Amino acid sequence: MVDVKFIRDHAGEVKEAVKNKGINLDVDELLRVDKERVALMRATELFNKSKNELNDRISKAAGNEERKKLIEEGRGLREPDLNRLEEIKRKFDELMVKVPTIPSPDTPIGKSDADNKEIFRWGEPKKFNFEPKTHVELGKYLDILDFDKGTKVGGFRGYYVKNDGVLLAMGIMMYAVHKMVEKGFRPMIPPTLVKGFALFGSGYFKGLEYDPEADEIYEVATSDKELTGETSKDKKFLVGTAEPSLLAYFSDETLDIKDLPVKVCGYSQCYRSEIGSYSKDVKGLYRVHEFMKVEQVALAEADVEKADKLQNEMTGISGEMHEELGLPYRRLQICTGDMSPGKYRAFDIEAWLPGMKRWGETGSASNFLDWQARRLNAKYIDETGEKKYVYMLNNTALPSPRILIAIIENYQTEDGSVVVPEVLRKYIGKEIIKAQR
RNA sequence: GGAGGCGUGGCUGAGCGGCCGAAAGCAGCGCACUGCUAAUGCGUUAGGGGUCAAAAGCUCCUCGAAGGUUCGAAUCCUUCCGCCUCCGCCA
Repeated sequence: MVDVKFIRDHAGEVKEAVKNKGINLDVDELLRVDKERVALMRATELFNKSKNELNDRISKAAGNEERKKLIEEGRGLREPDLNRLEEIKRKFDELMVKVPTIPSPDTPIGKSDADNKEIFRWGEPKKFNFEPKTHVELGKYLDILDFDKGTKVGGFRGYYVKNDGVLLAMGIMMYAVHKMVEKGFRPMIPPTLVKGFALFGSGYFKGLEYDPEADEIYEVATSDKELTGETSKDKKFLVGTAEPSLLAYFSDETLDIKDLPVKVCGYSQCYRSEIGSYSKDVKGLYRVHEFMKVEQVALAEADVEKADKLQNEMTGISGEMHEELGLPYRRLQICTGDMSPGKYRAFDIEAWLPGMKRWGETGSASNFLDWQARRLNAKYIDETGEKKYVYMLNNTALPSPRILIAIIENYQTEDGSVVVPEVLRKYIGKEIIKAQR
């Protein structure tokens, strides 16, 4: 959410951002609706005022006679058209949720992910003196991944991780949690089944409400009554990342500037409906409906420079982990067209996947400024006692399946075994994963 | 699953149709005073929005949430959400 006042005063900049981010929004219409909204609100306030004054006179009326007369007068009062106000407020909200954060000055202008800019590279795609296999082939050979059974039981994009694969996957998670703690992030295991406000607040609903056709989120019925619509109980959803759960933890809170930045990391299962990606990456572990991930999140004071620094620190941690795991990677700065509306500045990290012969996204770092905090009502008090919205940042620490791919494919040997990266050995208890038999 | 209770300002807690955005206590802040980290007295302190260049002022909304009754709702009614206690059931 962006401050209306800012939109009124900076319509030009907002329009520019709308254009560059490719958002379908008519800013002028928003401004018109805003005007009508304010006018209607004031009319209602005026009515309420006179009603309040009348009620006040009734309570102070001298005698029954006069009281009766005044009550009659009260009966005659006609409410202004509240339906129109509700309607216009709704319209206003619908337009407001689309208003983007103005992207940072260093964000490349572009239309799609093709316009993202590589800004850093560590290591080079590994050369093999044999034809490297994909994780799908290796997973099957080593009996650590089973997609056939996964699909049988879990449906499309289902998978089983088995045997040493489990130790490897959980080792990756433990390694990431340990790393984050070492970097001063408080670990959490947040809920993955959450109410809508957490997802709306972090920007995971494209509109005002959950839209199963557009939002990459699973809605869950938690009781029969909800299935039949007999209750108005809050809908529940499965999160696609720990980010919304971690951020919503701070919703309606007012922090002290002394406690900023707040740094937390969350381990969670992640669920993605992958709506709109039906035909993409249909094989293997690359794009799946559920996986484990460690996510980093930070709440910072409303200072762009400090937030930029914090974001760099967070992306640095991801980089450090890729390096310690020995995974060649590159960092991309995300362009305006590939950036979601709320983001101010975003980077992806991509690891080289030798079997798939491609770079694969293994992390995404975003700075939303106060866009999420406004939706979640998360504030802090600064030194002068003024209340401000916090800035919110998030970044992947490590996602299990894609890092699993990267490790399996990068560390494969000619005989199909997988060497365990040094830093993970203590979790797996062995140096090499070999075929059993 | 059954029975009962409760949700009020930073916290505790009173209020149960108009005098209540709300007693009192605690905590916070300010001032005064006492020769010593503290005590006492007085004052002050909820949030959000509109108007305004801004402040003051004026004003609207908010007592878990949404509806309803009424000239008028923290207070009455309905539904929902959450918490607590007891019983049952399952670990």
